[in-house]
Amino acid sequence: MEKAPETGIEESSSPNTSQDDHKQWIEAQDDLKRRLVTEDDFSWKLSKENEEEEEALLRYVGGVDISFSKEDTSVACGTLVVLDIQSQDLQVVYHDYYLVTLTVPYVPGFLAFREAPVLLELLERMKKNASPFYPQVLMVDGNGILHPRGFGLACHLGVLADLPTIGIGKNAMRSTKGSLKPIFISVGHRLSLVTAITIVKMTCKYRVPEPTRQADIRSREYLRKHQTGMSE
DNA sequence: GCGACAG
DNA sequence: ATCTTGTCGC
Repeated sequence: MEKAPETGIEESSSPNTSQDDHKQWIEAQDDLKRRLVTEDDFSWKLSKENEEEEEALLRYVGGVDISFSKEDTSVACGTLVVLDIQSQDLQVVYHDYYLVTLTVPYVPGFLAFREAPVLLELLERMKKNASPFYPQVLMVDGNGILHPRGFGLACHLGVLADLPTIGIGKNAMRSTKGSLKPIFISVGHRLSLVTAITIVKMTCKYRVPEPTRQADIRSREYLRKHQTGMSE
């Protein structure tokens, strides 16, 4: 260990924990990034080219989000929803919740280390139960390659779950120059930007695409109903 | 020194 | 992410 700069505090036995964490996190991101695929890599189609191959159409699009308790900000509710985009009203055919107490803090640029474990658990749980609605592509509330090191939450989750993912950002640096509140779509894993944008457009009834919008709405509703106070 | 900084 | 009411409009 080297000297601790002018922090005004002497630590000899247990050095800069957060600094070291950041270093390990950066290594982990760079490591996972080697497995990142940013071009189309899936078997389904976005539209039927002929009348025969209808089974190959994209049908199940998932969305994930996490909401936090207003009273205890470490208590979070992760939510996974799946919509059937072949139904005429984007029906929600699956949803699941995971209430947890997070210990990892939110650090800009490292959102995945805080949220990915929760979202991965929801995906693994669904796969374990052999649900027929397991998503063919997943929209994530957070950025993909639109990230300081080109590896945001959507990429992180996509690589670990080996699933095509799309990053849906609602805020980005320099949001003062754009016109009307835009959303920021970026490649997560196993698909191209063109494909990502096409899928997002197919699921947009409002500003935010339905998969992540429904996940957001339902996770907040879950926290509201299951009051996360000490009175419950 | 000051401002920025996904959720 | 969350703290926060009403309000104008389709």
